[in-house]
Amino acid sequence: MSSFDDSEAFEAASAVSLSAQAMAARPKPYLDGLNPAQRDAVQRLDGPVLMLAGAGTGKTRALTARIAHLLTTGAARPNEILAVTFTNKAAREMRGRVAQLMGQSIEGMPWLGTFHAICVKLLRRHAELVGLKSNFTILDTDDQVRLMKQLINAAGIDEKRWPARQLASIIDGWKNRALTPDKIPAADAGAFNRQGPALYAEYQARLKTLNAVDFGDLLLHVIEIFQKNDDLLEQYRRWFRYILVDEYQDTNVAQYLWLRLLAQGHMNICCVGDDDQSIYGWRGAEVGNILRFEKDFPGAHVVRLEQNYRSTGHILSAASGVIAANKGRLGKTLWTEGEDGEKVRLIGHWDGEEEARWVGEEIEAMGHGTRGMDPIRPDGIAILVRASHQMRAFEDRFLTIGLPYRVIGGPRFYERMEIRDAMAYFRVVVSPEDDLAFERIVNTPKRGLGDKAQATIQKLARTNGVSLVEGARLAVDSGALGGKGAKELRALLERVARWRSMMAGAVAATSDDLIEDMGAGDRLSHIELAEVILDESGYTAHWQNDKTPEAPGRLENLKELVKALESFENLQGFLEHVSLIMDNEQEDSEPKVTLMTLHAAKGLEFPAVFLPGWEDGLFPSQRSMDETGLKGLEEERRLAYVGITRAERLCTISFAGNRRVYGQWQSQLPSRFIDELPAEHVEVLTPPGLYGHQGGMAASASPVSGMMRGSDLHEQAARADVYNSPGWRRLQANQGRFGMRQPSEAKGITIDAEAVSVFSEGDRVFHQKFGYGSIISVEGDKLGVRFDKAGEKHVVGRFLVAADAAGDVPF
DNA sequence: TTTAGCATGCGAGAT
DNA sequence: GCATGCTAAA
Repeated sequence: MSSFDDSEAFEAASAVSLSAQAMAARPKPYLDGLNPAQRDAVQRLDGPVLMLAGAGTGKTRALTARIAHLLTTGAARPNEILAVTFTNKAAREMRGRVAQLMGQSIEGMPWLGTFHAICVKLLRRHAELVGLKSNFTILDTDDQVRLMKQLINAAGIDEKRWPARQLASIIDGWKNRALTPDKIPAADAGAFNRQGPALYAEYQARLKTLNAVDFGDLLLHVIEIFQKNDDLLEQYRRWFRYILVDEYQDTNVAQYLWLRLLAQGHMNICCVGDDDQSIYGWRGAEVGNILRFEKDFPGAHVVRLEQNYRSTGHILSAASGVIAANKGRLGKTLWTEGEDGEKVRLIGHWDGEEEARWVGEEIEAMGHGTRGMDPIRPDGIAILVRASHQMRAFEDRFLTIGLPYRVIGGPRFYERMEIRDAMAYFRVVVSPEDDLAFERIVNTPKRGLGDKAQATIQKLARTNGVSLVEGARLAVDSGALGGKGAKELRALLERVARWRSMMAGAVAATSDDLIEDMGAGDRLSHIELAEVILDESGYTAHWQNDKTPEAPGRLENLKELVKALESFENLQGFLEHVSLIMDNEQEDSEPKVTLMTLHAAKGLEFPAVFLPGWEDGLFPSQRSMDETGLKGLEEERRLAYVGITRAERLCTISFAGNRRVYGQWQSQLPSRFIDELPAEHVEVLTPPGLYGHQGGMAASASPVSGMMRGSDLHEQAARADVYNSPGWRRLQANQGRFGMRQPSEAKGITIDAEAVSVFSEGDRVFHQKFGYGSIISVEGDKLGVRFDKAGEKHVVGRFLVAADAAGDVPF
């Protein structure tokens, strides 16, 4: 059934056909300047190779040189190399750099792309083997959730208690683990009110009738095709002579299985990654995949890239010191030929605002060149936070002082409401059967077609077995809908039909005869058509009439969207592209400070990096530790490692003694990771004005002194009966607000965090939100509390404060 | 059908 | 502190 031969991908690249000897003799400029480890990783072509590439060790360089080597020596033609990345950005960069190395643009390399893009290509080709048509649509998260909402309601489940989002994430989790509905383990049977597995099965059935797939399916369907069609799999195995995988530490089970299926046989698979930078466990990534590589691929050759070209010695040593606390690493020692540079700087602040103010001042000072260093411009500086809400304090401050900044991450272009709405219009025009898109636009802008009218349409469509658009037509024609709604709906349907007829190309593809009937002059370019759709639908007007402050920006985005159409031939092509792609980075002239999350920073580098908010509970994140315990803590630690290693010359870590958390003031204690920073690579800064009035004791005033005298303090804290006194945490908390300068407290909390159960059954407690209550159960850090007013709740211990029997409260 | 007003919940986010 | 999502009123 395979369509190997008519495939563009398989034909494209036989361009050059020199003999192998001739190829081997060609010069290899891509080897120039590579260190021995890199050369090894580049030249060892056959058999499994694990390239363990530490931060800043020239991983991409080695990877692209390896591709160049495969091509230059004639080991493989461009279309015989399977090179997978996680992001489109990474794929683009790799493509560009290979082209650069080869001194020509790479014709072919059709199999360089993201897991998902490659799977789409494979699945379009073999869709019928899993009961799909090759023009299946790809649902994004939003569509997914909407579909699940319907299923949940249909099953009579209270959607309030069991939100569709949660089901979506459960099902995603299963798909990440390559679990089809029939393979859900007993341990997961209780998920989602015991209905998870059944709903999953229904969801899959529904997708099939919709001729749709979600992201997870892209992988799973291809795996299924491979597993059930030996000969086909065999053909692909032979075709993909060499496999390269970037960021292997981020692969999930499904991706691992997919790779293993393809690599079996020749085993020419080269995986590149860094176990110390595995920070996507919550997204299904399995560090285990990289840790197990040598077992999975016997005879694997492991190359360690350890020479770092990015950071100074102090920065590398500090990062190494932190990551060394993790267990079960493959182990690497980063080193540099460069200088030691500045030590990592550590500073504590009174609160988050103070921290932001100080960072702002530092950035301004860096612009002029401080500490005998060259000036660093704003675009050489990044602030990396654990959680995006931390950004607000910095944004506020930067706006106040007029410091230009940009935020990376946040709602992406194609996820914005207006863009999604506009694209739903396009989708309805392009594919009349796209019910999800129709649902989205039928009453946007408002047309007086609310829930009731939509239910009528749904019902008509379902009973007649037609799409929603058809159902709507029936509703209008049969008079099932009346009044204003019906009139508007009729007008909408007429417009959709007209837009469709104006669409160039698509008509020809479906039915040649119709072309005669239609004046070619009616057909517009897809760009003009898009404009017409947005105008005539009333969507543009909708935002023009909107008085909210976001409206102008949304109109801008719509213009941007139309502009983006220029690089595509038609709407279909554009929609296809968008369903797989997200980023829309627009570069501008002014140098700006970058504000982003630690996760978003992986792979990037900056001369100067600020790492604020190193406080226990925030970083490492309490939630992460509650959910996955040590595993979670280790992932947080890797995040710390990623953060520090982003810095080239200057790395500044900070924490605040007090922070507003969900609108409430909380005292914070320095992150345990601060204790793990090796003292000899750290310089402790004294915040201006904070300790001025406290004579003497400069050392104990320093926020970091705890880390140098850890054991003393440990004993001291233990003697102070930390573990048993229910009031101790409260005391710490209160003193923290006013006296975070005392190191014993800073250290105290670290110990305290291990002694999770400060409370025991029967204790009286106070919670900022729920008020007074008594502990009724203790389970690790999670406490069951019967609140006097708020009823029984499960809360995390740190949000509780001991109240003595009299009910006297500390605030 | 639309809207205003209160309850609820909160981490990172590619494809 | 803020965004989201539902109930109650217009």
